[in-house]
Amino acid sequence: MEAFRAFLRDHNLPVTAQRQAIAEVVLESERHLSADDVERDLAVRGVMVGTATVYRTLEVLVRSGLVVERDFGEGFKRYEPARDEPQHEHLLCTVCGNVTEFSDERLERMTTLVAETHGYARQRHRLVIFGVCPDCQRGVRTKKS
Amino acid sequence: MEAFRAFLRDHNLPVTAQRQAIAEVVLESERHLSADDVERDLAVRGVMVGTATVYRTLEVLVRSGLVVERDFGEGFKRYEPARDEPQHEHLLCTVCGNVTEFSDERLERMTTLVAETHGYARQRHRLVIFGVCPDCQRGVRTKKS
DNA sequence: CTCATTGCAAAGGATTTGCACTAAT
DNA sequence: ATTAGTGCAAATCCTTTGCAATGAG
Repeated sequence: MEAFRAFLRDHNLPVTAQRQAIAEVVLESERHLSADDVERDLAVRGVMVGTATVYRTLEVLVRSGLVVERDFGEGFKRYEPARDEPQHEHLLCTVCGNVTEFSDERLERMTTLVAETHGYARQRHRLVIFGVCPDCQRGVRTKKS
Repeated sequence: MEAFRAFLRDHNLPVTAQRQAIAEVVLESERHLSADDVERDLAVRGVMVGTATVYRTLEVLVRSGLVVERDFGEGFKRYEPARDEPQHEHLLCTVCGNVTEFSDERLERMTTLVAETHGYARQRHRLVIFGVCPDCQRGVRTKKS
């Protein structure tokens, strides 16, 4: 939050109410939000921000390094605050769409090795495990978040 | 190819020229084609098929189990013939978009274990390693495929 | 003949862009 | 004052759908 204001100032970018509201929503969220989730969350808080502004600000947040963009192949992107953990993977519930994180250092090594083997200069990797979360297995949650 | 015709007959689906042409392109390809690639490849062969038909036929091919749908987070889906190899991962060149396959049985076990640890009923996983392929490192290929 | 497929164009969902207007510095 | 940000609507990209015309069985 404060870090974002600092980033904006350092880059001579105007610190607007919209930008701060969007940053607040994303940075304080525990979840992996879609652009639409962000806009809706803002609306709930009584703050109306244009869709274009949401997208544009998410882009700035990503550039600032404070937020990470994810694509789980759902047809839209999700955003999560960049926490300290350098690298982590995701478990995606195919029923309710909830996301759980985990990390495994072996993956880092394994993927680097595989890339080298094929002559690739590795940049990054993405692992998503699809399954049904505990709640949905009990038939609790039915749909969406 | 013949297997696809058999699938269509078994399911009382008309064996049309378009379906056969599309199946031929995808099943004989060594690459991971987008719907657009398929349509373009057909055009090159002098066969004009409507976009909707391409998508609809790809869906049938996927249902038949002869083709697998992939999403590498590029904003569109790719299709590859389902070869014998039960499970394999992908290396995607971020410069030219080319895809290289590899497999590692450890991943299967690792992901199942991780899912269990978090109470998830594992269904499948997806791993993509992004990097720069050998050709692009040498500055050969410049863009797209 | 009968019903599914085809093609085109319109519709859709997510995201981007052009542009007049407003606000930050 | 300047310059960048904002909102709205139009535009894009990939994919899907409605519907009349067409073709397979």
